[in-house]
Amino acid sequence: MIESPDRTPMPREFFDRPVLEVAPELLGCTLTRLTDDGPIELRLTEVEAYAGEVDPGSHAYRGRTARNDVMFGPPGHAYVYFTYGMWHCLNVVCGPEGMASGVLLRAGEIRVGADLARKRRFSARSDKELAKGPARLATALDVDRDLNGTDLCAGPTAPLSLLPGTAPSSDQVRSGPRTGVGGEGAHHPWRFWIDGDPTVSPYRAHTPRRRAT
DNA sequence: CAGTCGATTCACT
DNA sequence: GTGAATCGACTGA
Repeated sequence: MIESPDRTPMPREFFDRPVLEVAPELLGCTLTRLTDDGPIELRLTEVEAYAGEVDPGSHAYRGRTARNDVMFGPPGHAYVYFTYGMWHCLNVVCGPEGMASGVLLRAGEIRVGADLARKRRFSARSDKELAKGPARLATALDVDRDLNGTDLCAGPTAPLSLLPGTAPSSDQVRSGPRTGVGGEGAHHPWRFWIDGDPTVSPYRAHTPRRRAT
């Protein structure tokens, strides 16, 4: 018999902790997506923590709204938002419930279903770019707002799940400022990535958009 | 109700 | 390195 990898999702208690503890421990974990065409899986290489209503960089900073409602709910669920008129980004809600904290899944290495991911990410120059960036990750895995609120701990039949993976050694885990976050929350080193991994997205400072004419 | 801008990506210079 | 794409959520009047 060939030994099969662990298909049991992360327990909900894993997410029901302060987001700054959870975020770095998500590196190396497996994100699985069951599409109509087949499974797609990736190993997480880059994440960012958003610390709820007290975090100026968080969507939850100005309180509960229709969009961020899921963030205020139980941990272990997917918060998917739509941005720049064309992209989706995927987060995992963390604890404690009501604090509205979450982890943005920014990048990963596609391990299963690269052929499916390539179809969705046809402009990618190499497989390393399939999920290099939060909107690319969501596109590669066919994640949109239909999956907002999905329980990531529900089990193998769920459309989207988080599973244990191969954690990087602690000296490979790096942290730094969050990409594209400006204002008061800009300096916190709440972005975490696996050092040297080619699928990690480049850092960019926040750039205010030029005013419309 | 109109104005502003975004937890981004891509094409092009 | 710079700017366009593109739309819906949020803000403030």
